[in-house]
Amino acid sequence: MRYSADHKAQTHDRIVKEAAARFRRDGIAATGLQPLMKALGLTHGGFYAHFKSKDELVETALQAATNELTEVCEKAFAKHNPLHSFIDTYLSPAHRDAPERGCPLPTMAAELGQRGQASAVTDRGVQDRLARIAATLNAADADEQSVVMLSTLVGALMLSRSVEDPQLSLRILDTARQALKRQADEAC
Amino acid sequence: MRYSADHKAQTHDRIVKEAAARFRRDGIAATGLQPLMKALGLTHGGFYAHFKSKDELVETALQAATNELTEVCEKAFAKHNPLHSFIDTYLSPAHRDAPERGCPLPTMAAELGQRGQASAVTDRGVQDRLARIAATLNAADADEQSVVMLSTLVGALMLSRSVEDPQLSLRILDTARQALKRQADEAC
DNA sequence: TGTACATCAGTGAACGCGCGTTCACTGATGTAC
DNA sequence: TGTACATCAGTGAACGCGCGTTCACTGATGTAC
Repeated sequence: MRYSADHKAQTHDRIVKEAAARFRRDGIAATGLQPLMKALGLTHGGFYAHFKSKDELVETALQAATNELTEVCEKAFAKHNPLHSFIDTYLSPAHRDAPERGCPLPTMAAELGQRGQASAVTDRGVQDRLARIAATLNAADADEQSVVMLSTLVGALMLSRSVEDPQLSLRILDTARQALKRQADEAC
Repeated sequence: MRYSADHKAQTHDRIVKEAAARFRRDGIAATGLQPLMKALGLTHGGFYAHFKSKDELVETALQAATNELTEVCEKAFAKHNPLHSFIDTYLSPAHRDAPERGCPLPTMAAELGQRGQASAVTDRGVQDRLARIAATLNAADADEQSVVMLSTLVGALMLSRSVEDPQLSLRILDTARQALKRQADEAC
């Protein structure tokens, strides 16, 4: 049945949003198109009216997740102390516990590499994040420091998600958060 | 056909080693038991003479990969400047380009979490690494510094593997390596 | 020492299952006259 | 305004495929007598 005007664009968007969440929460390989479409109240056959293949959806969803993160970043960077806000947000238990709405790097990057699907989207995302951090640093070695900071952010989030012991997990988040904020203060 | 003496133990070991490599290189979900056994010159049916399930193999292979890393660590820590050696090894292009023989954290951790298979093996591995780094630091906040260092190591390796641009990838490795070595010097 | 039997690592066909993808079809809407 | 037709997002059955797992079987070795 034909739907009016922008109905298709809306469905397209719903698929991308749901996929972006599932890919981050469950992984790309473990996310089936059939369950995904069903969750949206659609049948799986209709998927190919929107995307050529699952790979194309992966690319689009990764871009969407990256954009989501950029929005969250911009919100944090609009605050009184931009870098502190960003660090607090990124290394919060809330971010740790909601991978489906969080940074796509710790959840999708490994699998993208293994699929041989490393894309320009990742490069742009990393570059954007680095540039944003470097811009707030008032130091000669801002570019270097931003690389170290982003590495620590991504690594600490990964580690805190990987360990079972809740105390250790929290200790990783807290320690990294404090160290990064100290580093940010020294550089400003 | 029955095989002599420790034949079974040897086969068991070969399966674990091959799995540990494939899980890290291709991912857990993308590693089939059939191709894995075939690569060892065996048929897939025989797998269950060695393991109850794929999950059990995952657990065993993760432990093996963690042990491998511990060995590499110990070799580095036996050198003149232990921490520098470890940092150089961990953030080398060689490690970046050989995930199948490298640290299991950046390659397997996300998938383990998504499978709900987070295990005590990961916790012990992280704790071991933290303790080893902290022990070489001569500082009051050695425990805190080791958390930050390990986070940066894991994060930088992940990032360097995720980006397509070889220059950016190398820049991430180099920058993180230098910063960590500087941090190590200040703390000793 | 020679023979009969038990063991069990490994074989290979078969199982049900969910995957990504294809395809003939439906039917409400938009368009043409 | 009313009618005939084209469009195309979404339907649902079907496709081949590889997955993890099961299972009756094989046959060289170790053990018992």
